[in-house]
Amino acid sequence: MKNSIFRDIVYTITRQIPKGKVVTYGQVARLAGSPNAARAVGMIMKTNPDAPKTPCHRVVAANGNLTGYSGGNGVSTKKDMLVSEGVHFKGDIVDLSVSQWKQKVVIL
DNA sequence: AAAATGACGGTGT
DNA sequence: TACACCGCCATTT
Repeated sequence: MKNSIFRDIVYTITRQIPKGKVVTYGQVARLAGSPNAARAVGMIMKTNPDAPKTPCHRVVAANGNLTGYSGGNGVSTKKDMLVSEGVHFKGDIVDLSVSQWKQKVVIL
């Protein structure tokens, strides 16, 4: 495994997500410096070596739909975790209008 | 070094 | 509103 700056940034950002809030892959990608690297972010989450250290379950699709997650019962467990943290849901979709984490881009 | 993959996003139909 | 297609980026094989 190489130490890619991008990965480090993505993990760092993900780690900064407050409890009860969520961010979209695109948002993380944008914060990481590449607004169109949503896919890359997804893969990075999948390969995430800091599972318990990085709340990857707080990262959802742009429309609020839960995707991926390899653990427990998949998205079911992910949703359960988010609800447990106080994230608002609309059926199986996250209510981004209320629970999307707003964070400004921080340039190092 | 090149090609394939993927937990996305946006637009078109 | 639902489904399909293309484009994007970084990682992995």
